[in-house]
Amino acid sequence: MARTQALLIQISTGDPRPISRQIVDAIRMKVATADLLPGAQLPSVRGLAQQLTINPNTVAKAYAELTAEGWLESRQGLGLYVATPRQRLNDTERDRRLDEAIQRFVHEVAALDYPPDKALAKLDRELRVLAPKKTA
Amino acid sequence: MARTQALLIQISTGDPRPISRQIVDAIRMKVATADLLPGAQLPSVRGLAQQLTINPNTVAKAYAELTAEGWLESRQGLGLYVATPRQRLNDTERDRRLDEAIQRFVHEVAALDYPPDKALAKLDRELRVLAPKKTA
DNA sequence: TGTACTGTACTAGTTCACATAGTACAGTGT
DNA sequence: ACACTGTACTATGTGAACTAGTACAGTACA
Repeated sequence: MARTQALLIQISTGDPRPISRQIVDAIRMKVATADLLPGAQLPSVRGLAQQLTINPNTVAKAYAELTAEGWLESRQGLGLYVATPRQRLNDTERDRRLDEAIQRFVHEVAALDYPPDKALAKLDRELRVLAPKKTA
Repeated sequence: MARTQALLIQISTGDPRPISRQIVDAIRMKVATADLLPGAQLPSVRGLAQQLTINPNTVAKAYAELTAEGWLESRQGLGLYVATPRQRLNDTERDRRLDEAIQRFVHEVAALDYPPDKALAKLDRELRVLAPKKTA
């Protein structure tokens, strides 16, 4: 009955991202790629904290962020579940955020002096992991 | 005789990036887009600091980073100049860094639930600013 | 009803990156 | 000699991120 699975999240201290950010990214990615389906239950705050040997507050913070973004929904006293897809941001805000991400990426390609066309081709390949969700 | 121009860098406190990072990005972008040509002299550490009303150490840090990356070169007692293009990183390191940037971007597209094909098209447009340098 | 789970909300303390402030020193051109 | 350049220190303040501990309300089950 949609029991909580191990979730297999990898936390790395070498990663420059804060731990809570790593959790947010990992879970959001699993939802976006349909690796976690709507209705699936997530590990409890304390359970995941113990599994990753980090502080429960850090997990709670990550979960709170994902809930605020609309990826998860909380049922008081029960747990957290993957929410059913819906519009999570208005279009102008979404476009603004994407523009920022694009600027960051362009900066990094410039910093590496990497051939833009090759960078684009490589990104195209990686971006396909998000496609299945759209075609389904 | 290649005198230091105003440089027109915008520093914003609203920008989440550290000030030194904003400077690095801005100057590197001007070099990558051939807005600043090899041999051009940059504003002095103290001069730019005064122009931006920030601490000279912050400018020095940004310049040091750009020098370490090979974008600028320092002539002791004279000033800093845009370096002539050359290989700045070995290929494996460069690929690794690009992969990281790509992962970040994919994460952000996923976070926004943005149509991957449209994101790619938009990025393609923005990436063209780096092209002129290659065709020249 | 009692117990053991859930999420959530605080406060407090530590660590670390970032920016500022001030000073000092060496190289260059007039 | 003087006025510029970059560079290298130390010290200080601030804020974000994380950890630690505690507390409280909702849910399920015996």
